[in-house]
Amino acid sequence: MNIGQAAEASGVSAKMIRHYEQIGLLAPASRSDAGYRRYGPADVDTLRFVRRARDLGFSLEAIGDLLDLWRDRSRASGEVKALALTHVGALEAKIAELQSMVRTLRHLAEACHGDGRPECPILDDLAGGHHCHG
Amino acid sequence: MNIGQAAEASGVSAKMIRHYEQIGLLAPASRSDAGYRRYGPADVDTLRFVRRARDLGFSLEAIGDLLDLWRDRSRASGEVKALALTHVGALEAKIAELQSMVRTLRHLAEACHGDGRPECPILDDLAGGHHCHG
DNA sequence: GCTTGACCTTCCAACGATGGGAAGGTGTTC
DNA sequence: GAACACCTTCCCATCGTTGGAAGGTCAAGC
Repeated sequence: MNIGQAAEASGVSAKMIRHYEQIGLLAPASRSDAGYRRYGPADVDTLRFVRRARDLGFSLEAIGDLLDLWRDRSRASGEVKALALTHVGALEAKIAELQSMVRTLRHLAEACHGDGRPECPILDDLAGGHHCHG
Repeated sequence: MNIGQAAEASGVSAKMIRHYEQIGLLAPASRSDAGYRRYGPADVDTLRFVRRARDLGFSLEAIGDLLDLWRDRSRASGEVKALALTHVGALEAKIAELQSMVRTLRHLAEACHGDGRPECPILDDLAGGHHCHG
């Protein structure tokens, strides 16, 4: 299996597969005589693992840790859970941050006529208004 | 006022002030004989505007548009409001994405013993489980 | 054989926003 | 005249991903 098929089968682009190998997230793939990377079903499984972890928002560094735990059959599930919950905490912090922005913006937008007139509480706030953070 | 004072007064780092000037977000500052950038109160106001818009998650490109609207006294507030609400939409899409990750991860973490045993539904899911997105 | 087209290789650069740091000039104070 | 804080420009790093260039390989068709 060449990198193109592996990319197709895993949902990870060929570009990214090479990149992951280059940064050490993945072990170097074996090569054909011509220098083409070759992949087997187990490699595709690993790539899918990475893909799914990325979909869940894990950093590549965290994915490295997850891969290590995955391959370590004597791992403690508590380690995995801790890693996951730490990530959940980071996600929730980010969510709270974005929600705060949304609240402020919605508040400002509600106060804005939104017509042809120039008066605009949104700009007034950005220009140094009372900074209402509802 | 040198760039350091302007940074201090506006909350935008000197690094970023130079960068904003370089990418054209800000007009080039006037210079002293020695080549130092010089800023006045109006410049600090602009910098504060940029800072506040960044805090609300606007991209630098959007901030450029906001600055144009701010300086255009004949603007229609509807344009500003539309820009803000478009941004709110993007923020909410991002929030929904992150919340989906959190839901999945919390679901998986709940199913995980989180003790010394190796069995781990989190890893099982990443490895190609049933992908429950409760 | 020879060409075409799809695939692979490596390397370099970009995005968006920010920070770090080097190497060198400036300005004020002791 | 030395110390120190500030300024300048420049390049590099982050993070994850994508794009492209320049070149090698392989299987097909003629």
